[in-house]
Amino acid sequence: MLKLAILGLLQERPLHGYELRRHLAALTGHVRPISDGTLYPAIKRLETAGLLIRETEPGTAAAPRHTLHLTEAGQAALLARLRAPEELDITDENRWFTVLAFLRQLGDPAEQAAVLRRRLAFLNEPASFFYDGERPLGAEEFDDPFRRGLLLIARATTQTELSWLTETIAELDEH
Amino acid sequence: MLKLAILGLLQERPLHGYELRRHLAALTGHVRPISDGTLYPAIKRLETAGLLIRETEPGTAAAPRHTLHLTEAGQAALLARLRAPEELDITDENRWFTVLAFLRQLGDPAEQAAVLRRRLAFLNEPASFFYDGERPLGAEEFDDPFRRGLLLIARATTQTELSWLTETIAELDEH
DNA sequence: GCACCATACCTCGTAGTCGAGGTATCTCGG
DNA sequence: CCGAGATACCTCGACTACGAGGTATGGTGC
Repeated sequence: MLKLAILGLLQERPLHGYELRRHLAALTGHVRPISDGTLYPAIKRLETAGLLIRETEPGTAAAPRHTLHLTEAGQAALLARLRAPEELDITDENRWFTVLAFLRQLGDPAEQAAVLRRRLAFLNEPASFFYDGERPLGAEEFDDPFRRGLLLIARATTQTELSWLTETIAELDEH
Repeated sequence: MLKLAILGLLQERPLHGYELRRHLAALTGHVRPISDGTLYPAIKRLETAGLLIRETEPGTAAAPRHTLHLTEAGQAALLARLRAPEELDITDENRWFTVLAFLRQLGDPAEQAAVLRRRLAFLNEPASFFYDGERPLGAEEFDDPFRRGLLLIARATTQTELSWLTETIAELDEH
């Protein structure tokens, strides 16, 4: 998830670690901050995997800055992940939203629409595991104002996403 | 986060692992499924920490079922976590929603309202890191339909939560 | 001239999470 | 009576993430 976000940001333009940290914060910051201890190891992992390279520019600022560039393998990896959120990426909200943030980079409207359609299908699936036979699991939710709140919030989010999805798919289909 | 959810569910009633798995799925299932490889180690961690004990009932079903009970330490740990989402739990959406799911178990409306107020204050904080000097980081969002979608969804979620929070706090204040 | 903050990067140990695999038994349809 | 599917539990290796710490330098305010 972080990996995808880093690749996506670097595809837009090369950045050094600190800038990357700020852009990540801008993307998901308020609700899901990313610590240094998460970011820098992730950069290193991507580097050893050959997906990005660093160019050290000494003296520009206080510390020697390492400007990070995607390699061709990195760009390929990004596109592959955007194109194929097979199981994981559409299911998990975090990952899905990260895919969405960089979906623009797929370029082709038809491909973009295909990805959106997969998410749409997933959201429309009946959530079978919510039920235990007849009665919904956790039927006591309706006595509990806090669970009611959760339901309310979840429903609003899903509703907004659903209408946005159908609208946007229609727009993409008109090329 | 998973730890909190397990403690919360077991406080409501003792369960065995498989039931726990289903209730967890009902809580967060569609958007955030939990795998066995995550659940069972988590149970074991809580057990070694002395927060829960297992009672083996052989022969009830196919495999020997281990009914899990909270210990007193477990109940104390749950209450402590619900009462004190100091930094982490209000910030991170996942953790916060988990807190919400079990907030009922705090009992006292004044305490519950206090927790909600903390979340309210957090949501009303200006998201300072969204800006880089004057211009908002990622102002190009408005050229990108996908980022627009993200903004739309995020805003709807926050709006729903905000109005629910103020409403519920008012209700709690009337005891 | 010095304290303080922002910039910029990094390591460490710990802990959480994942998916893929495995092992049983019980139940029900054919 | 056989096989499929649900119930029930578990392990393993790999990866990801976390927070708390650390090291520097440059710029601003007093």
